[in-house]
Amino acid sequence: MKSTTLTRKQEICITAARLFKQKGYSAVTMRDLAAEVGVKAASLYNHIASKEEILNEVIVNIAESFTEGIQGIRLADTKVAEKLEAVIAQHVHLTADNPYGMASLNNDWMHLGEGKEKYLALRSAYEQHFREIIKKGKAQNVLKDIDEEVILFSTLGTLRNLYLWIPKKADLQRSKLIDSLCETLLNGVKTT
Amino acid sequence: MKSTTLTRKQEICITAARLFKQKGYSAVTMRDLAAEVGVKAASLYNHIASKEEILNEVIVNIAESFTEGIQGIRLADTKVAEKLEAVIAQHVHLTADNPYGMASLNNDWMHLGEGKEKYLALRSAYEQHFREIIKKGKAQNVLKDIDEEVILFSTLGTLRNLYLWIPKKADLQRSKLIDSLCETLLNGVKTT
DNA sequence: CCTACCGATCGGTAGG
DNA sequence: CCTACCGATCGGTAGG
Repeated sequence: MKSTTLTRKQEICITAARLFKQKGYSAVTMRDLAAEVGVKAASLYNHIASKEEILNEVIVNIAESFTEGIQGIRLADTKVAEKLEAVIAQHVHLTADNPYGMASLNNDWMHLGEGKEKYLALRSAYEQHFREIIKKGKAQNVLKDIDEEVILFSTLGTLRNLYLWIPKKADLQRSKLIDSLCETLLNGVKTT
Repeated sequence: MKSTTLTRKQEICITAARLFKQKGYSAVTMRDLAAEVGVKAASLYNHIASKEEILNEVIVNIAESFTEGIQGIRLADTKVAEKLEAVIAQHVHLTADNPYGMASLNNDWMHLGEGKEKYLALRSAYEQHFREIIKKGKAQNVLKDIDEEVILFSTLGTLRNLYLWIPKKADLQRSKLIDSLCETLLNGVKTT
């Protein structure tokens, strides 16, 4: 395993993720993908077993990163406010590192085959960790008494859409974006 | 035009929108759709010209509602804070009325043919109206001095994801949801 | 990595 | 509304 050279399989998966973001998994053909990689369609099958395997590679690794990350944040010996900021920062970093994969994660997971259950379990676990952080925040009076599901899905809604506009704001620095998002999501946009 | 009876074309488009949300436009075949409607695939073509026309019907009407709505909100003789609340309320109402169509609007617009330019124009106009409201809010010191694009896309991110969880919270009353979202998006989730 | 090819299925049409 | 059908293209395999 070299660190600076991509294997052919990795190259295929990265190229595929970019195409999946543009047109969605179902509309991307193996011939589209092959042309983009620079080989014939049949040659792809020397590196991957099926189209579905590519989707699995693209989605499951990211999903694992998210779930492992938030678990660490939840269990860490930090204040709730810091945990919330860490969750936001994690989303920015993972999304900026792989905006194409995030598109598949959000929109194409239903086309997973065997891997679908694993993905759904990871997503449930992620949401549950997030919910526990929110519950703790409400119990400590750090968070307002707003419906926990509204807080969860409102915040997640913003974070899950980052993949759509992070690529458009290439000039935006991560740390500045994280600060702005923390302020917006945690303290709101209105003056007090 | 009867108001209580759906035309066959409307029935086809509504059924299609539901399937598009489940699997995405590209993965839904005309035979899937026909089976759900209860006819043979060839019979669909007595009511619609093509698969693409169905997508156009599903997406463009909603996009027009959003853009016309926010234009009215922007031009109304109301305070900025009320305008922001009205934008949130509009999203809740339009999404609750048609959660399936919202999925296509968000995820399948790239498969529009002729209608794509119109859709993109409507979306740009929508975002521009929203931006102007935000600018006004910042000028009047109603909104904090946060990057305007962050406010825009953070708020829109949450609102554009409503279609995913409104159907799961059938018990949630619209007015209560609107109140919670206004509080969360405008004033934040943290106690002060 | 390629050429050649396969069965299945796609969106859509002809004709009644 | 149906049966019958079409050319194109799909994901994938055989064999070198």
